[in-house]
Amino acid sequence: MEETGGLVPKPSVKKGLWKPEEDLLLKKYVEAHGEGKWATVSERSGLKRGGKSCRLRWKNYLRPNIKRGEISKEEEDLIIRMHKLLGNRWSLIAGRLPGRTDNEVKNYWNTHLNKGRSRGKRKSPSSDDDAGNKRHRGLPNSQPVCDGSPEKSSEGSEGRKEEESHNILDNNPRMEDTKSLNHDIKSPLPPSVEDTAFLFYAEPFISFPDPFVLFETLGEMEW
DNA sequence: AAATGTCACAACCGCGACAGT
DNA sequence: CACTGTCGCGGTTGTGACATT
Repeated sequence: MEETGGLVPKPSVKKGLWKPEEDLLLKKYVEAHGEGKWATVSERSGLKRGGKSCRLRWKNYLRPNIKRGEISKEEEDLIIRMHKLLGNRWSLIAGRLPGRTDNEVKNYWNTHLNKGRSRGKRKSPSSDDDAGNKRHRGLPNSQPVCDGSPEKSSEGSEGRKEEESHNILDNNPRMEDTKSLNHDIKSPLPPSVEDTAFLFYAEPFISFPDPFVLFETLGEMEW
């Protein structure tokens, strides 16, 4: 709400695509001051961007450990499974995909997995090339590509809710089982898992108000 | 070769939740 | 307890590249 309402509206808040110089400024700012305090980024870094925009840019592109590029089959499977269980809780889903961001997961879902919906776009039935063979746009991989270290998406100081959900998984012994979800990504699926990877397709969407319930369920599921 | 259509991705917007005072 | 500011999420739109005609 900072740009839109709360604070004194900056007369000239820059919008649109980020330039490398801006990335650099933001990166330096975060390195110097740490994450957070997005509302003051523009003053202190010299960037003419709103805090929200800075936060998004950092979170989605500049942050270390961001993994960009093709989403693997395992990751895709996981996204689908998680979406079955969680619905459009992209941040939660992304939290289970080390290095992936909610925005990326969301975009991936909308463009690759949720065909037929978004913006009335549908693909010709023959173009099932989506997953792998989709036409190449020569991704502007000028974006910082991270090492992809499976560090737990480095959410460090981020989000209360997110933190909650991550910690549930990472710190709570009750959630031990669900860590196997990450295992899916970090290492190739064991054949037995791979064989059953699509069992969930038949399952109806279930909404879980309580993350504990959800992840206990995940833990009990046959992957 | 140009025009048009389609698609993927980046970024913005609005809203709700939470924390601090 | 109420108010205010900040943060984060999810939905949506804009932009640019590639494909097709």
